[in-house]
Amino acid sequence: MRSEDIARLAGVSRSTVSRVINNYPNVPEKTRDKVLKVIKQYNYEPNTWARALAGKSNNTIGLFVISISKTQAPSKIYKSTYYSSFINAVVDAANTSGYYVLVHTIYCSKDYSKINQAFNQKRICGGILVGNEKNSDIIKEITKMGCPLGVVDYDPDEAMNRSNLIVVNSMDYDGTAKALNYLIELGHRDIGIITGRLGTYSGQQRFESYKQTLKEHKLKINPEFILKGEFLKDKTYNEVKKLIKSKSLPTALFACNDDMALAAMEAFREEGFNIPEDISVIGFDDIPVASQMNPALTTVRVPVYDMVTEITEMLIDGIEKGRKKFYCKNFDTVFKIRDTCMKVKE
Amino acid sequence: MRSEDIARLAGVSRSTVSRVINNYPNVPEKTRDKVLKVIKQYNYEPNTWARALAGKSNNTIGLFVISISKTQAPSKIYKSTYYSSFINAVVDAANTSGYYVLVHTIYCSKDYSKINQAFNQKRICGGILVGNEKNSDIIKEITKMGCPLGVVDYDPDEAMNRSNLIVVNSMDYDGTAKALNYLIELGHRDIGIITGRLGTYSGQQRFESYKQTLKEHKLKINPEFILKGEFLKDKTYNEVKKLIKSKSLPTALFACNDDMALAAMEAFREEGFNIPEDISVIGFDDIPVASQMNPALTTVRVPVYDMVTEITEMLIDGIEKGRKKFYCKNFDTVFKIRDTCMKVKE
DNA sequence: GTGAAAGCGCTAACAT
DNA sequence: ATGTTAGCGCTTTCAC
Repeated sequence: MRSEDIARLAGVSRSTVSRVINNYPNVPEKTRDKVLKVIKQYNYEPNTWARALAGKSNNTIGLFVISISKTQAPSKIYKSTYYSSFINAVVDAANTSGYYVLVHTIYCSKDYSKINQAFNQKRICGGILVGNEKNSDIIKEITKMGCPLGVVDYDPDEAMNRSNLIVVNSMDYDGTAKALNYLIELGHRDIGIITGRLGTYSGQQRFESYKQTLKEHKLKINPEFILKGEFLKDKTYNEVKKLIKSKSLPTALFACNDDMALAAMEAFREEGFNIPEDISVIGFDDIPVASQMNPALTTVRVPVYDMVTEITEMLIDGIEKGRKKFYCKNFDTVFKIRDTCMKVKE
Repeated sequence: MRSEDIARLAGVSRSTVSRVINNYPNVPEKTRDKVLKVIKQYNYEPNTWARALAGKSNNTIGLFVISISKTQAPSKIYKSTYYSSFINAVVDAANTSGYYVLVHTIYCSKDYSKINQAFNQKRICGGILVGNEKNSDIIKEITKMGCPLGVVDYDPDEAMNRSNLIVVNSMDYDGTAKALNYLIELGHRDIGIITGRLGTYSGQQRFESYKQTLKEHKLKINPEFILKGEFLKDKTYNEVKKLIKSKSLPTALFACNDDMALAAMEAFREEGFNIPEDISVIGFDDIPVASQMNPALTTVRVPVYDMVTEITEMLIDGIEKGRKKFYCKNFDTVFKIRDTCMKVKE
């Protein structure tokens, strides 16, 4: 079934059918109804490829989920609870605006080319990146080509007012400080950290804030208490096991995401530690399961769904309006006190 | 940059460029290299729409995640841990075969039309459904149109050897029986169930197996111990709270998925119950967090990743080979004994 | 082995 | 208000 068939059946020309489909004003009610009736009757849908080729938007955006680890085998994104709400939010927001979402996974530097490809093949008219590494040039490259891009978690200084770029961040520096101040109030002096991927903006911000906040409180930073978790469960599990075997332990551990906090708690439990009695733990993100576990995880809530909805809507709106201006928005975090922290024992 | 530009730069015609791109044999090594060099140099990618319009496949499949609840507000899929690995597996398997994945969410019956649309608009050349409800006619409709479809969790009897259809199931009846037999061996006589969506094949199988297994062991089924969870956390949480307020409790509870098991445990904990001392709980699926929680969840492992990889590969292979024959595969479950069950107290 | 030309299904500028 | 026509960028048949 093609527009020509509809035209014949409705007794009009293809142009008129096209006008009806695209809601052009200069077609009388009567003709419109006649055409719409036939379209409906035959369940006709215009061929997206042909429309796109003839100059229409294809109403498709690409979602690129980046999960690169230098030390681990490709870590499938489903192992990360964070990405799940991410994909969902993008799809929902896009669908609401009549857009489609092409999802890609990026597991190594070479995979970055998928982004260029999707744009060059004209599959998508906009893209959203999550998990981007600082040192990749991809954002510069894509935006220079004039392709609209939304990035979650990206250094505003690097973004440099670049056109075609939309950035959305959570206020991680502040969120981390809230968490650490809480631990310090509870009397903790030996506070460890499980860092995320330091190549990401959030990973770096959370680490910076950790160092700065401890410094402000004149607390020493013990290099042995800095574990590299890369936002990954497996990596964290191993690092924590190593820590436990070492000579001294912190009284509290700040994990740069909930997945790592969970992995750490699992490792501690296996070695006979009780949480929070033996060690306090704080996470970051507030993934759905954080409030359900036992003990419920004290964490810093990041409004992922809101952030992603915002970026998706802004991206699509920008595409439709041809707006190219740089846009950046920061979302506040909420510190959620639950059951994994305790006053330090004297 | 279009194929014509490449042609000019390489000093050949568009036809030859096309031949090179599509790996046609009748072009000499020398010409091929010349053209490839220019393509590489300019980072040229053929326009997907134009190729598709000219008769090539667009290498895109649709993934339709269905999550319909009769009683709840649209329950975002990210709240369900199950779907996360699902999307990931489809994307990975598809990408490996050079395919793209368009993700859709379906929250109400009306949304089913998205599937027809995606096919009719020629956006996709195959589709994968998860979470399908028995009573929808969508599978019949789509396959009749000649569109290749993969469905996870679908009654083989309803599938009826339909062509263009691929079905992949886990052996839920058997898995449920394993779990219940274990509880019965532990001495449990009053075993409750939190059912899933009964409109799904898995939801129904798990419930059937529950009824049948108890019957075989001559255990009575207490209607008060049958909670309707619809695979949803919120629903389950409320139902369990209601159960706790009622006069009698089972000694064990079999939840038809892990999400519901978690929600149930949370509800019990809030009311002062200890697990497994006060009540035993078993889940289904073995989501990543199941082994990490405290106590670690005893559950029935479903090889989601393998199932989904299989269906994606079969679908794509079928599309490429033009194979239309019905295909169905069942995956075995593994019963994972962990820490949420205990011998019943005398 | 290679090029010319038709055609995929649609939109949009132009003509009426 | 509606129809005619020329592309959009590619593949593919046909001719050389």
